[in-house]
Amino acid sequence: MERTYRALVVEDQTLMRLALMDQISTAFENAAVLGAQTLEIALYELANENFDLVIIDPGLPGFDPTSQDDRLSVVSRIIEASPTALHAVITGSDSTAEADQFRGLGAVAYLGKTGLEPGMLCDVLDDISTSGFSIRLSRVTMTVPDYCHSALTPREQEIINLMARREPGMSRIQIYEQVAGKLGIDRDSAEKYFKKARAKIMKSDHKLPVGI
Amino acid sequence: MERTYRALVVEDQTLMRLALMDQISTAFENAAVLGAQTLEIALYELANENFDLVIIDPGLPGFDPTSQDDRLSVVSRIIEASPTALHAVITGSDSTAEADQFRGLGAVAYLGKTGLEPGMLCDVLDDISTSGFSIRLSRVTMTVPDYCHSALTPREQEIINLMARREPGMSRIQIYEQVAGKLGIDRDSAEKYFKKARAKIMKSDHKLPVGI
DNA sequence: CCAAATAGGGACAGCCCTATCCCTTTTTTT
DNA sequence: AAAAAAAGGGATAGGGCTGTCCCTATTTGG
Repeated sequence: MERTYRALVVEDQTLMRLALMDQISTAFENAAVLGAQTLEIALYELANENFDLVIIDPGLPGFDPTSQDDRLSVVSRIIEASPTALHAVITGSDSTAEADQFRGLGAVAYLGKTGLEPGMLCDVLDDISTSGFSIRLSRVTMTVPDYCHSALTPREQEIINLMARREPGMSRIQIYEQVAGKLGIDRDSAEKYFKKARAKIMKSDHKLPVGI
Repeated sequence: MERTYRALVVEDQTLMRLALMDQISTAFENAAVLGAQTLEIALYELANENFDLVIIDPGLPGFDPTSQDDRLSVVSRIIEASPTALHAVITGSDSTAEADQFRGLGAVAYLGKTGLEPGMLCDVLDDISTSGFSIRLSRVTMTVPDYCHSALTPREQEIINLMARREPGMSRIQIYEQVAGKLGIDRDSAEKYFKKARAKIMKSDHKLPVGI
């Protein structure tokens, strides 16, 4: 068993905080992740434990979201309270200027919430260990809507969404091959999951999502 | 099989959009949920399908987040494109004044992202059918940090977090009883899951979260 | 027309999560 | 000291998800 990887997510929006915590806990074999909604709770935890990674949204309750001083103060207080950790700033309203400011405080990543997708954590950590800093400004990448249906298993969801985003002009078999490669399963299995998912949707809904 | 409940989530932050979609798809027996990152994608979907529920974050890419006209315009265009749907506005920076403005446009809910927790959707829909409007302004409720560990199953996670938030002064047995009631399982099972979870954490981490 | 691709299934084993019931030992409380 | 509470575990049945292999029609493309 590897050493426990310790992380703290400081973010006031509960759904986002839980999503980030889930990202971290699934990215590591053995991770313990704490979530703090306020600076007070964060500082309390930082005083009692050493963390490997701290993710910070500077727009916390009790601070003026339009005041750059407030944002900088939140991050700098957290960094001072955990000098050995890696610090990633995540924000809804990002700018290169602000990225530089936080980098000056010692942060190793600056991430815009828009376009920050599941699985991005590994890429960010790669950036950090390679170049010492990771910056991901908000950008719009979506061309096809996300789809999600109660009747589908996670695997089926995944394959439906991969299929919907396929590049046009490929045969189904080629796509199955490609999707199977991404997921580490057989082409047959990918084909099977896709057909099963489509059948479920047709049965309950009689209307398929775009791209299927 | 009940009729398929159709919902659309218009939100540019991917993790938040997926979290909201997941909330909806698990709240209904049979739901098909689409996610749109931009107004263009949203309007395209609204033109091709009728939705029961549309959730809108007015701070979309391509609009000025500080311009109240832009925010109102996003919501009003979506409402006009789906006159039969219920419309809920969700925002990171909420105010009662803005809530009134969106209500004037026809929205039936105004939700602040801070403090918007998993499972809140049912309460919001209850508010709407009871009083015609649901407003949930941002507020800080957290007293104990969230906790999440790779080694725990979802059930174990849930029970660990419920236990950490217990009211002081109750015996363990009473708390097991209460938690079991919330989850609809036996007291013995709740006790078992809790002990299993704690043992896993101790084995991998040798450090228990606050409140356990 | 023939071959490939596609649609739409069935069967099966393995695994993990769930939920319940059971047991022993130690600690705390009365 | 006796009773209650708590820690720590074993065994088991059921169910769903996963992944693989296999099957038959039907459609499409060369």
